[in-house]
Amino acid sequence: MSDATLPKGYEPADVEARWGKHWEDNQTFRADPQAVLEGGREPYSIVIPPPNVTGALHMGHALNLTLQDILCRFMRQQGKSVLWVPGTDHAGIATQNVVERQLKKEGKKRDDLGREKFIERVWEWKKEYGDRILNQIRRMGASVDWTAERFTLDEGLSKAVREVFVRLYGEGLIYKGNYIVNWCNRCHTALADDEVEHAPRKGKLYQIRYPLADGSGELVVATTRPETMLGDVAVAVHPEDPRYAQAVGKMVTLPLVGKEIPVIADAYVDMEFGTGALKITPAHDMNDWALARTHNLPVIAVIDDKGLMNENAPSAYQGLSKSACRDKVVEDLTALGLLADIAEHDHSVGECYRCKSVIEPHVSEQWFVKVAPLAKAAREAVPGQTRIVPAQWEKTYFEWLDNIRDWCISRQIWWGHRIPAWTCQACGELIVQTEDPADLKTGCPKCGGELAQEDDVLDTWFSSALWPFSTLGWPEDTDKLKAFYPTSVLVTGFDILFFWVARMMMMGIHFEKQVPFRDVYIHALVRDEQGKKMSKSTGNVIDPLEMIAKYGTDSLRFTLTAFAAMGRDIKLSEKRIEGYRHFVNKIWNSARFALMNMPEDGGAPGVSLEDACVSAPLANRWILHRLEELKDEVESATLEYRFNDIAQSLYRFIWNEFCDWFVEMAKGDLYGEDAAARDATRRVLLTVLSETMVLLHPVMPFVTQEIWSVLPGVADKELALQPYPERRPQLKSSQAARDMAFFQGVVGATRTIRTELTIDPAKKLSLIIDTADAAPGAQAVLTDNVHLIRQLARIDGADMGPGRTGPRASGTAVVEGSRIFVPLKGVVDFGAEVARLDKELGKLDKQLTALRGKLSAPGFANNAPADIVAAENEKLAGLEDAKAKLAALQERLKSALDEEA
RNA sequence: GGGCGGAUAGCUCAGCUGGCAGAGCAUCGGCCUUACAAGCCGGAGGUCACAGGUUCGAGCCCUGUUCCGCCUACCA
Repeated sequence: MSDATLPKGYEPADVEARWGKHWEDNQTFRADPQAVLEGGREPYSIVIPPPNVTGALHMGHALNLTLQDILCRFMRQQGKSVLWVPGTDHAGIATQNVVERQLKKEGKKRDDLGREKFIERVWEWKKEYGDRILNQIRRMGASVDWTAERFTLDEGLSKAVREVFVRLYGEGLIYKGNYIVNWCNRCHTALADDEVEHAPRKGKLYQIRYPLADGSGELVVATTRPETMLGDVAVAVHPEDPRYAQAVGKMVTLPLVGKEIPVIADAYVDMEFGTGALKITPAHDMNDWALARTHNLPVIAVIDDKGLMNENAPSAYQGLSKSACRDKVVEDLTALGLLADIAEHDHSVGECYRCKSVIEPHVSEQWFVKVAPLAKAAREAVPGQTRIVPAQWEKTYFEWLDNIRDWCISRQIWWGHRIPAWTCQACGELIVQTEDPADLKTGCPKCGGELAQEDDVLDTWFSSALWPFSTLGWPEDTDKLKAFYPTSVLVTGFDILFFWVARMMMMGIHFEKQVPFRDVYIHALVRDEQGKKMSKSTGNVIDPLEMIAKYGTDSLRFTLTAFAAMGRDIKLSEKRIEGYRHFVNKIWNSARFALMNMPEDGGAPGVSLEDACVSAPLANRWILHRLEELKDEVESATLEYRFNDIAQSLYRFIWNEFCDWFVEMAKGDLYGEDAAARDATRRVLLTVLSETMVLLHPVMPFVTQEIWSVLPGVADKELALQPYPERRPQLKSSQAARDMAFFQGVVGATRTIRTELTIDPAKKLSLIIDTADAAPGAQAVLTDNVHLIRQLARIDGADMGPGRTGPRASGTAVVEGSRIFVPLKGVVDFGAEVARLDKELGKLDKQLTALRGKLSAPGFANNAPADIVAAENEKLAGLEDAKAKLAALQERLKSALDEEA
């Protein structure tokens, strides 16, 4: 048995380090597929949303991990076989950027190293820094199975990626083509639609004159990007626009370029906007691209993939950057008198979600996934096979899937899964296969010629989309996959509902014929105190690691849990975390108290709970009753993802009930001479504390484990593997609840009188209670617990029974029909009591007025359910009784005052 | 433009299927009462955004309005 005392203050750093290591060394959370496949145990599995290897733990991760951990630890208690898969994602663009920056410091570029050397270099970086975020996950206390850890670029997952690519290609769901895509000049790669973020920017709207070639006038077009005019191929107007009806079909002369381009009509054009004439630049605008296709217009790119004007621009502009070219174009147009207007114009501009530079639509050869068929299945699976919680997100999910466009999956970078496609240098044959031809030592199957692999790699999200089954060993049919797929729930923020969740749904359904998860729980975003998104540039980031260092992991976890109400963002401030550290301290000290009051020999109390419950005192009956209710509350709240309710129920129970009332009431028995009573109360104290530790453990794993490990009579020190506390329905007692409420009312009323009349706390008062009108059993509650009333209300003498009356000069109150008297003569100037009673009477009046109004309202008695009517009438009677008694007591007091005067 | 969410105590937020408006923090008053001053006891503080409607009864359901967030979209 370990030393059954605890240090005075809780030291989170030491405790967390110790138990964290213990869990990992002992592989406490290692999942066992055989327990499911052969043992018949129910599986429960979660795959972690893999953070970027380049990432550092932020509050969003902290919340995400906390909620998943609560679920996993709770499900273990429920007897499930739990697998929580940790891992990271290779974050193609982000990681490549990091290493490129590193190279830059050495004065090198990636091209200086070449593809192979560069990738080696990234792996080196990954080896050195890639574990950072994983170690931070450890500090959160996450009960993941570290033996199951995966990385999107590791061998198994790479195999899965190739398998998926090849199969989709074979099914015609992946194709290659020349299309306009979102292009980031800085990252030098294509991006998917949803990797482009739109941000409002202040810009200008330029109006440019395009003279009609026949000299019959001009069209004025409006544009925010004048430099693109060099690539214009047409001007479009609305077919029903009378202003331009005669111009349709004519040619205009493109200024600065000098060539003639047609005026076309298309209903896409908004007559209201600008001049109603739209210049068409198919190579540099998504919409223009679409128009050009319907009208069979040529595509002329004038900007290259680095953002510089290319050889298709007039020589005067070639080689200029976009912005330099814009300046020159504006200057030249002005000189020619062709610039009709410049106006301020706010519009939204696409930015790269990784580097925030402006996205340039760019025509290039790319690979795409044809998503429509996949999206259809993903849509139909909700809510039948996969439930989105809270359900309000279903709409967002549907909306996106309904409007989805083909997914550009090729990226012009090096770090990632290289596309498994080879082109024959001799005959141009395209080969897509899982095996590397080089490994197979084969050439072109058609002509035997030399094969060259695609340079591009796949979008990181392509591999992330496979995460729920690739991490379980797919495409092999592993035991893990059999036991744990589909996963039980995916816990994530709504910000990657599209990027990731929808795509996992598509891939999971397509390749495993089953949805990847039963539930998707969408949690809040963590924001700062003002409700702003935390970001490094704003400087409003609260660093979870710093908070852990200062307040401990449990405080942080509890705070996040307490604020994780469904469907609402969390506004977090350091003060809240600090506040909940007080709660951790409270728990710690209540455990210290309990341990100080256990048998001296370090063993458990010598009485069973069953025996302790025989003729148990009020405090014991009541707290055991409440403990049973708590088990129900915590269980249902967890099963329904009501995380804030878990926190609230536990907080209230531990602090306001267990500590404030039970412990105080137990002291009498614990310190008393009656050995039987002492042992019984010790047993109850230990039972409640230890079961509470189990209930609290999923939220606060460290402090509960530390306390658990020193509790007397605990055979298994591994709290994480304890079953959920057994139910003892026979201990539920509404009578105990009622008795306790009465007891608390009496103590509370007495305390209020004392404090309100500013009576010295050290001054002992006497107490007289008239129980003539009390509920059955109330007298016994008082008689049996008079010693506790003395102690808690700081009372000296007590006289309680039907018909008792105190002196007129008493502080008075009415509790559930019983009259309370606190004699004040010689204690305090009791004039203040008259005023206090006025206030109390006022409160009663207010309630009475409202209640009488309700009861007398026409139709209430007839229409309301009988039990409600009865309850309301009973309430009215109680209030009327209290008011009458209190008013009479006040009169007595006044007469006493008059006599004195 | 479309969609979603929010408005409840000074602050941050709970309030499940309609039935006495709650908590934490802050605040005020009093306490070093032998687990805890990171604590204990007590008090004060609300026209539940606004206007209608349904109902015996609305913070909750319905309609409209205002003000805030957020997501999404191809008005150049």
